[in-house]
Amino acid sequence: MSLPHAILTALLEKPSSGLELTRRFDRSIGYFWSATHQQIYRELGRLEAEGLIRALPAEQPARGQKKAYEVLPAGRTELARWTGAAQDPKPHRDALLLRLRAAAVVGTAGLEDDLRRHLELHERQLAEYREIEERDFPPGADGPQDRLRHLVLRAGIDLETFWIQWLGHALSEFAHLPDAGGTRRPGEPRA
Amino acid sequence: MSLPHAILTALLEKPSSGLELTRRFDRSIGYFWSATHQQIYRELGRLEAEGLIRALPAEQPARGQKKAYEVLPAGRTELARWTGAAQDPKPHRDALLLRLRAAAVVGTAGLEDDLRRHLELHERQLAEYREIEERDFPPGADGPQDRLRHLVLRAGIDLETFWIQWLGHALSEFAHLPDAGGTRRPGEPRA
DNA sequence: TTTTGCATGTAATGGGTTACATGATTTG
DNA sequence: CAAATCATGTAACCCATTACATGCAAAA
Repeated sequence: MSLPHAILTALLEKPSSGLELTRRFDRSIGYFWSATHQQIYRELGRLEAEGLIRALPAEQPARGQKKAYEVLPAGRTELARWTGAAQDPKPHRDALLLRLRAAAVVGTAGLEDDLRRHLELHERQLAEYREIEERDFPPGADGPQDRLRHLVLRAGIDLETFWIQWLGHALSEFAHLPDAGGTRRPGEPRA
Repeated sequence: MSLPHAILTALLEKPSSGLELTRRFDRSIGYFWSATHQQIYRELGRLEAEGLIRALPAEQPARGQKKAYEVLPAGRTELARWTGAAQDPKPHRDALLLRLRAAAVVGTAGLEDDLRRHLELHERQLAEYREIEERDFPPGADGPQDRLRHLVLRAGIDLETFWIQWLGHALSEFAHLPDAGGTRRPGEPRA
């Protein structure tokens, strides 16, 4: 139940319309909390109904017109409450690790190519993060807000670095693996 | 859509009943693909209906009686197909990073305690992984299956290590942070 | 024989995903 | 003006989560 709070954070950083929010989720917030435009519109409606945000008084709120929202005091209070409240980490879900475990039973056919593809994706993501770091966190800026935001970006950078290392390690293991050999059950024919 | 494949993998490793599967998910597979017993029972029903698994011919399949399942050839084929098929990584969702970003806007009150709590949880998890590593992967065993499974466990260990490092870094930043200072908006009173 | 724990489920709710719908604005 | 694009939505489906229900077995 964090999407509403992600939206509140984004709106506090800058009042926006639904599509602007969607863009910003694609660019920055979505790196650790993704959302589609449908989720965002639905959630904006709820947050407005609960009195946590309001539509900025604009020209004519017709369909197809931009409608920007801003956070009300009640919304800021709720976000502060949520931020400071104790929350248990959600259990992970990683399909790639699952597939590796499955490969130990049914064989590794096809997996290596996808590992390589994932490696490329993570390298691309890491490059993107590094660009953001250079652009948004030059050596000078180190106010408290900057430090917190930099910390978040650092987590992203280090996570991508971890995956790149791990995938490299995994691929080198694959290179030494007998041809799907260990995946036979004892007594099963060799192909 | 990986739960059915997680179950197929578990059943190939060892035919089991619903509750046995639930236990094994809690202990080992759940470390990277969690599932509740309700999910598992529902999925067992579907997999059986699709002809990928079957209930082992047991005594009387009455309610409250154990019912063990085994994987049929079609199930093994489907698991091998899925394991080798290209799949895009799902976008991450990390509430803790989201809260840090929110804290940059509404203040850090309460967050530090929860970071410490998370640090403890990750340290406990890491210790558990290390025990498993010592028990299940002694220096001798290095068949292909062992290597693949060890690789998966290594990912878990390194991920926990990463979070412990990052949380330590974050907490040291908090120590240097002015008292929720950077979280004021310009012009707002200092509290 | 009531209670506790084991084992398998059902039902309700809510979030996430995908596909589609509709009005407005820009561009060829 | 026709087509593409922008912007805001609706609807349906699936999965996950939570709470509850039922039957059986062993222990107190």
